[in-house]
Amino acid sequence: MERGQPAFLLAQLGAHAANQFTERLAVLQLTPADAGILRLLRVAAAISQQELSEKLRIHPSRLVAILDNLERRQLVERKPNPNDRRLYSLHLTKDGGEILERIGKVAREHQEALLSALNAADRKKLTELLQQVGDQQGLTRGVHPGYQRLGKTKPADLKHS
Amino acid sequence: MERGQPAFLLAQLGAHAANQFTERLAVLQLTPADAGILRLLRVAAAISQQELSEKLRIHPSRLVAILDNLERRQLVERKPNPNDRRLYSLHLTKDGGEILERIGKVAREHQEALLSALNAADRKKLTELLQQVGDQQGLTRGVHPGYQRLGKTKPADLKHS
DNA sequence: TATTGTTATACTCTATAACTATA
DNA sequence: TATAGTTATAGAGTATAACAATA
Repeated sequence: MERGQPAFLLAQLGAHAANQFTERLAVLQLTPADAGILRLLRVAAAISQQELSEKLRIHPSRLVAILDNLERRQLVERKPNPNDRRLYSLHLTKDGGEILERIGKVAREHQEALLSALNAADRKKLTELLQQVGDQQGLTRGVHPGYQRLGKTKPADLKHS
Repeated sequence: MERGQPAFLLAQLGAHAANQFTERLAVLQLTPADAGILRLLRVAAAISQQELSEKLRIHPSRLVAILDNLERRQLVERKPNPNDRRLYSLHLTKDGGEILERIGKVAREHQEALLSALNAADRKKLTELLQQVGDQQGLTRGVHPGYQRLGKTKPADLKHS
């Protein structure tokens, strides 16, 4: 919580980065969770909603509404799984692939704007340091903790009421 | 959104850091907003709720409940302002000062755990780089963007419903 | 009997706006 | 008439748990 402390700076800048990216994605009418799903479906096609929810740590019941929306916009398709009729087989559509490219462009612009204070060498160094910390902390690459919720705020009188 | 990209790493690690710190603070029955308020009152005593809400970008109506809670626990005191009876003059109590020290201890432990992958030189370098980026992005030191809300998700059909 | 996806419900959090007391 | 703080209300977002279909 102290100013100038790297842990606080990380939390502060991370929230800022997430906010900026969220705003840029809004131009495409997408949320970060939408983008995460589309990106995952490119490399892990045909997975079920259950598998998707586990990989991204999104609650299954929350996935339903998100996928309903993406399917209505024809970015994702729910195909039947012939082996097990309880499961869906999720696929990226042609439109989904195209919007994924636009997401990539938005992400690059976002990153450029975010790191404009640093030269190439410093960006490389920053990336290395962040990756070291992330690996040691056991973070799964490409999975944003914001997708999931924290394990409920236990202490009964923690909240203000 | 790409893996290994510094912008995504920042958002990912920042959310992780915030989550970890939130969990540690919960042991003291405090939220990050509580801690931010207590810290600010140490250096900016006697300010009004209005001023506090502006500095931390917390909505005034939200502040009421937070301060009610902190005052009930005798960590903060609302004193009358003799010059303008509409305003409160906010002060840290003795207990508030003491818990602030415990918050500092928690923050140091949190930071140590978070950055255990890095040696002293790398931590210094990381701090410098983050500070450069934060300054260029116009972030106010010590003010976490998570305290406030985003300017409402404009596009009507952005949300899933 | 267990599991996938869905729906219904309840809960938490927050902002909006109305209200009071002071200025 | 405007402002500080408060309260009441409503809205968004989410998890919990019950449900139907299938295994």
